[in-house]
Amino acid sequence: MSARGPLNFPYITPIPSCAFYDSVCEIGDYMPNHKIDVSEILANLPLFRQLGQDDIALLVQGSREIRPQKGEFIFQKGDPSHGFYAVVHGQIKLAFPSVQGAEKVVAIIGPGQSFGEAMMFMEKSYPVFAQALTDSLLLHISKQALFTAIEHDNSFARKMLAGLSIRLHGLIHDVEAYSLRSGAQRLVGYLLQNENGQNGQMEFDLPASKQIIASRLNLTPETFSRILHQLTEAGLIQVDGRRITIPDIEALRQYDH
Amino acid sequence: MSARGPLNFPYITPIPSCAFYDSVCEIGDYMPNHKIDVSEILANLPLFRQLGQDDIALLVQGSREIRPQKGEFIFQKGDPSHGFYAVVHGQIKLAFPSVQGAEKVVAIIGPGQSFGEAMMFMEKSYPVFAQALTDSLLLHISKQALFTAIEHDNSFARKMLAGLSIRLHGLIHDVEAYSLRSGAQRLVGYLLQNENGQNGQMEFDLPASKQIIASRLNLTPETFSRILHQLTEAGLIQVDGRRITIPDIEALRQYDH
DNA sequence: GGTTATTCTTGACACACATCAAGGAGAATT
DNA sequence: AATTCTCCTTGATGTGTGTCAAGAATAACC
Repeated sequence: MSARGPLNFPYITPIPSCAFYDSVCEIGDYMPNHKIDVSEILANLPLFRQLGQDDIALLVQGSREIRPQKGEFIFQKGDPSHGFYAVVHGQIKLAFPSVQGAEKVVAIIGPGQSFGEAMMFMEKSYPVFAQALTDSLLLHISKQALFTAIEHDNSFARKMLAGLSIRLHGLIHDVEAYSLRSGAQRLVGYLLQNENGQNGQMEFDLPASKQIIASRLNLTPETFSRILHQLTEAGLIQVDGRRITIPDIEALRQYDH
Repeated sequence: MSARGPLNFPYITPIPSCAFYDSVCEIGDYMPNHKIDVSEILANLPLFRQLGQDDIALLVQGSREIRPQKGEFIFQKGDPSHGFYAVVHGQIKLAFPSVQGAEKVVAIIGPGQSFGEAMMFMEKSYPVFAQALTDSLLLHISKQALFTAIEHDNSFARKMLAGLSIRLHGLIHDVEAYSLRSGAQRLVGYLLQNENGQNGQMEFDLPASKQIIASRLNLTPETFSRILHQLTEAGLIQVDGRRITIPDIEALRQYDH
């Protein structure tokens, strides 16, 4: 799903910087109505990478572009599913609505990732809503197109099974984290998820605003801020806006409180 | 997955009373070494109900019986996956290990349900352990047998996709419950999940010990007991051992605290 | 460049739930 | 029937994290 090492919290692209999608992004920005190469984009999605040309063509036929602006809703909780979505560029959050504006972010979807597949195989409606965190470009692939693709290529079904399994695994990890880990432990786990294998130190930007990350980790912005402060005081991290510096990865990993 | 109405917390069979499996259960009890009809059992699993005779035969070849005693472990967290398990009779719990005997129950699997499918499609090892809550009879179906069945019948792949989607949905529901519902609300939601559509009152037994249910709902046994007491005092439920009586379903549903 | 929104931080306080500890209630065993 | 488990309940107390409220910092906008 990602070349960035083990993702403890899947669905998050901490550093959305895939060269391919960045270039597409510019095309989208400068020529909003330019006919982008949908088939090339689809063929490069992790989910479709092993598909043949003809299957891709089928999917292209069943797909349409969606260009939500920042804050725009893709679908609401309870909406019926007619297909699934792939993020070409931008960022989408999936979340539960809650009382008075409060909400619980389940996932942050970045370029090259997709969402909404699982609901196609059920009669149920979306359990979450999807909202653009930034101006974005999505592809919507219709249920029908995908189902015919599955029938044509049964190795593709296995690919989809693998994809859903990874999500399931990620959700199980979340349940574990929420159940038997403290807020600080969840945050540390989240920070270390970006680990590139590089020893010693690392440095990166948070992929979204701190309140969004906080919600993703099941924390209030206040608690999130305080934990960040504690870790900074302990010398385990440095924070500059969204930029996080970890001087000693191993030391942070040892942190258990 | 179940004919018992909408399952908010899937993986749980509150009243394991399927006539077919009960009869098998007796066979198992009286003739522990009797050659049970594996193909009939497999063919009646929700997951395999639409499979042809030949595909069932393939699965039977790749399956073996497992008879864990109460407390016995089926697999440990970290074990590699070689297939998946179907519960013929008995009860299996999936849980995360935790410090000093404490553990977090993720699911309680009853007759006719299966577990461990998702891990077959990934390279990862089990994120939870599986332990028998009672003496049980399981079928283990090998990865290879299942994969050939998928290749033979591509409608079967869709069936599996649907199965995994339901699990995913269930986990999302759990995440929602843990994130933005109080303990009492989770418990009420759990009790109402057994709702048979019957109006007014209902009555049923908890499917496992209270401490297991408590863990499933992310509560300590103490808190679980206290909430049960509160609900009883409020006249919303009656408790007699594992037997729960709900005099007014609608009243309980209204409960929000 | 200054003004207005957002976003983030920090403090004081409240509360849900966990923890620790001890006592009951059954069921199983002797 | 008595004993030993295991499971459950109840009380006293602690604490992690949320809530409310008010600044500070940053970004967005005119």
